[in-house]
Amino acid sequence: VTLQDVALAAGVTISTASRSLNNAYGVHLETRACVVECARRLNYRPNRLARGLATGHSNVIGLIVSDIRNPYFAEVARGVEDAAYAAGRDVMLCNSDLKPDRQLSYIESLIEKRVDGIIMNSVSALTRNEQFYIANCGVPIVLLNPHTGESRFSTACADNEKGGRIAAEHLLANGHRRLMHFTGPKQHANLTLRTNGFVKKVQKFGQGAEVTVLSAERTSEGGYHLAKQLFSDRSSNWPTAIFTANDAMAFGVIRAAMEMGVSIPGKLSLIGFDDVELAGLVHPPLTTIRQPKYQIGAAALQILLRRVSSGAKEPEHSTFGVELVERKSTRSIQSR
Amino acid sequence: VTLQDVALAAGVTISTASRSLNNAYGVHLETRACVVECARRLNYRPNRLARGLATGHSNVIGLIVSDIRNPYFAEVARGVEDAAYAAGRDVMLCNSDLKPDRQLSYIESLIEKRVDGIIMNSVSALTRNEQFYIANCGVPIVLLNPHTGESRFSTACADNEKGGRIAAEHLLANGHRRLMHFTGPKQHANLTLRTNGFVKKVQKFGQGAEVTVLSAERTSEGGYHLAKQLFSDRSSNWPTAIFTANDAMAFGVIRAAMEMGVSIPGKLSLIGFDDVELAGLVHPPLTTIRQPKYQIGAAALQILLRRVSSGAKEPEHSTFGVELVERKSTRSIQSR
DNA sequence: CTGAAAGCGCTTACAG
DNA sequence: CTGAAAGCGCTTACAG
Repeated sequence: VTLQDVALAAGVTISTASRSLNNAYGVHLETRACVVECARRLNYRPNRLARGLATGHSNVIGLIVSDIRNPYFAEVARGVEDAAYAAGRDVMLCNSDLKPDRQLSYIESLIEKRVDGIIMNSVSALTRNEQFYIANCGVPIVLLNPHTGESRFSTACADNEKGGRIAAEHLLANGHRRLMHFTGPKQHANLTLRTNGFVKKVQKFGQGAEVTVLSAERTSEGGYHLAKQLFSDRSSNWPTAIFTANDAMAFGVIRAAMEMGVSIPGKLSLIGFDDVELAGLVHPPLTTIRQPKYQIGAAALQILLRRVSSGAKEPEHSTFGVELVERKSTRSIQSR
Repeated sequence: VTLQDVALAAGVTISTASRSLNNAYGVHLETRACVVECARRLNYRPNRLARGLATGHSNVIGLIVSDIRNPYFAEVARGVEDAAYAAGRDVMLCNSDLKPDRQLSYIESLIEKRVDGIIMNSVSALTRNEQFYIANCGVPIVLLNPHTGESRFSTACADNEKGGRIAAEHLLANGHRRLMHFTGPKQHANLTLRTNGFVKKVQKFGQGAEVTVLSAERTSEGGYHLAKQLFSDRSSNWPTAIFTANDAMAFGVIRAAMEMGVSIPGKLSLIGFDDVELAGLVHPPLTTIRQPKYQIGAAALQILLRRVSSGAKEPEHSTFGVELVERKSTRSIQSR
């Protein structure tokens, strides 16, 4: 059953049928009522493909994340989807594992589907040329992390640098002077800023505090390995506190500590970043820096919509506040 | 740049251009090579909306889950998406919170978008009529739980009943005779089967073991409240073991136990269901029943694809094995 | 306020 | 092996 059918049933032409259903101006109230009624009666379902072809856009947006199983992305995705639903848009989910070829292939595919825009966690795995290419492909793109270089991308993310600073402040205020920081691979802008904020703060206000930075995969496994290595080195003098670039890595540290009998926070304080749901459920409950994941997702979608309607001129950037969530994995070691 | 443009550039008509790009038979090798080359050179991107309109399908499938933030669904979604990617399909993500109106509205929207099929975690929140309606709406649907009644749905899920039995066996074998089971709201077929398997096994082989079943939200909060209530009742004689219908509820029990100073497994053994990633990270690491979430998602997609190509005749049903993952939250209380 | 018509960009019998 | 043509189901100026 097509528009044609309802037009026939209503005794009008397909043009006015279309106008009636789309609530356009310039159609008699009775006519419209009749058309609407006929559509309902015939259980008419407009073909969005046809509409999309005619109008030039599909009302769907693409969401490319590394892996939806990462609770951080799941939360962001929900924010995106709720906002999209409210705006009458659908979202196409893509998992890239941050692999360049998969990212590129998704972008091609989304463009072919004529999406209105794309939300994507990062483009840092792509070459400069590739970045340029997708930035100029015609559909607006908003990134979930800050981006230097190619400036046509919009961004929506937390104030990562401040998060790093807050973590440092918390640790320093509790008397810690031998600090360690576990971070992920180089190219993650979000993580890099956390590191920067943390390290700078320590160097500036740490009264001679020292901090060493180690990196691994930004997963529970990554944190586990780093911690395992650290704990098995009985000779060195351990840090009194570790700041991990995300909660997942902190979970890995906790597991390693459990296995090696290292008490947290007795022997070692630990602070994470993200505040995923399970941060409050592990043992000990994890002190961490909360970032508003859901809101970031929702905001990313709003930006996209604005970019679409405004004809995508200047990119837009949105930064979100972070806050310390103090639980049980850190403690004060003030001497007095 | 449209097909027309590449046809022009290649000096052929749009028909052969189309055929060349779609690898259809009956086009001269040189002609095709030329067309392909032109397409590449012009950076041609086919308009999938137009193609979809012409062919009648879109190559996208809809995935409707309660909430992607639930790690179980995230894992399933990844399975779906990987399989879809491999098959050249895209997936549209929808979060329903199991609300009937939201589910229905998504289904309408997906049908309007001419998806090839829909994967959906449950239809039990819908009325009989609504179920009938969507079962006969023309697009194949596969459910992520078993379904009685309307039989046109395909299904892909774990052997939940067996999972319940395994949990009972494990507990009984370890000497537990006073058992408790926390489950979710009534209409979840997956959970109900777990309960059935558990209870039946206990009654049949429990040598007089007793089991009480309590229900709440199937979330960490739900488990928390139930446990809190139980723990604060100092008068009654507690169970020696609890089986929760999923890991989330078990996490809630762990939190309550931590707060109230109840030792797990010292005072109380605990076994969950799902084996989500964090089951191994909480304290104590959770003994649970593993179900192959990723594979279930992938299988659901395969079923859908088969239903599409075969013209969606008979529904298809697929059940997946489960297994006990023994960690630290259960212990033997054999007297001898 | 309504209709006739062109067009969106593809696919696919049907001829040749 | 290739072309001319109809059709997929809508929208939207343009007339009236």
